[in-house]
Amino acid sequence: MQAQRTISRIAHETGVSARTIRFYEAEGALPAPARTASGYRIYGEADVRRLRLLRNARLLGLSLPDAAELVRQALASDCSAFAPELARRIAEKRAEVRRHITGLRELHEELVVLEQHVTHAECATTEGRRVSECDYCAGVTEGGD
Amino acid sequence: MQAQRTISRIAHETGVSARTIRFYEAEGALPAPARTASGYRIYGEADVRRLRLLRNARLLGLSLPDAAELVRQALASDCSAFAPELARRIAEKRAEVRRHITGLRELHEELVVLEQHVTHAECATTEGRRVSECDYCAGVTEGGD
DNA sequence: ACTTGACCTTCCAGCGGCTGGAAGGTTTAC
DNA sequence: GTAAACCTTCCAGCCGCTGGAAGGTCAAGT
Repeated sequence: MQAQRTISRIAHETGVSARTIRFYEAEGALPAPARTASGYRIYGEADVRRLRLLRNARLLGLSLPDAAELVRQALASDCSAFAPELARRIAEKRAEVRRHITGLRELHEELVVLEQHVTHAECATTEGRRVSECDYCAGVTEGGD
Repeated sequence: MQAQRTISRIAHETGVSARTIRFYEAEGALPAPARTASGYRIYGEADVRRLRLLRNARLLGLSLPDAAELVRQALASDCSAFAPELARRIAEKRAEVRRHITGLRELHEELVVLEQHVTHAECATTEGRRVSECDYCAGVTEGGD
């Protein structure tokens, strides 16, 4: 376990760009790390873990301040005390993700149909007509409410 | 067919806020509509159709300029001439949507497991330990690469 | 010892896509 | 005739980065 890592190394390890890590620090979402004599940021295992937590919270769709707060709580609370709040958030997020998936599935279906239409026969029947006048094209674009 | 509609009416019909419609117009993504003597914007059927197309292109994830360009092409080209480019975009978008869905499914799975963990028994085995020290919690947060 | 090139630092600016608020004119309903 | 609900413009700010400039540092090669 070699704890000493520069910003680009932790960036590579966590998949968060160095630039974004500095931004997170400036925003107070990450604590200021240790520095070398010459001012380079140096990170340890704990920082990696924290940054990964933060990144995942962001991927869950939390705003940066919310994500930072969650991480703070997560790292400060004991596991069981933290559970109810965390469970609530997870359940919420899960429902949201499910809705999102449903929406995307519908979109995907629409795209499949639209693609077939466009690449194959049906469009020929409307040859020479503008898309704005093609019932099919128009119909598809109106279904999105 | 009553073609005269104010901005809030077309907003309601298309699900795009009046504010956003004005923004689209200012950005050149929508043409300037007719005005009443007193300066109120008035919209017709064609504007509704165009705005719906634009909104859907945005929902597909295209940037506003790209979406506007697509709509412009769609309304200017005849259906068959437009097909190849459109088909390409649709296929691309479809692949992207599929990837997105897959990612969300994985996330959902992770959330289900995490939720069970947090709300039920296992966490008790780590009672009193910080989340940062709980192998399970930590493990889950590391899986997201 | 010197250079090269890849890193690191800070700072300020801008992006996309809205959204919010102020300050005022118009229309409609009672 | 007045109140509420519209409409107009304008400028400002939001979030989460991202880009670029200008300069310091470090490790390797010659």
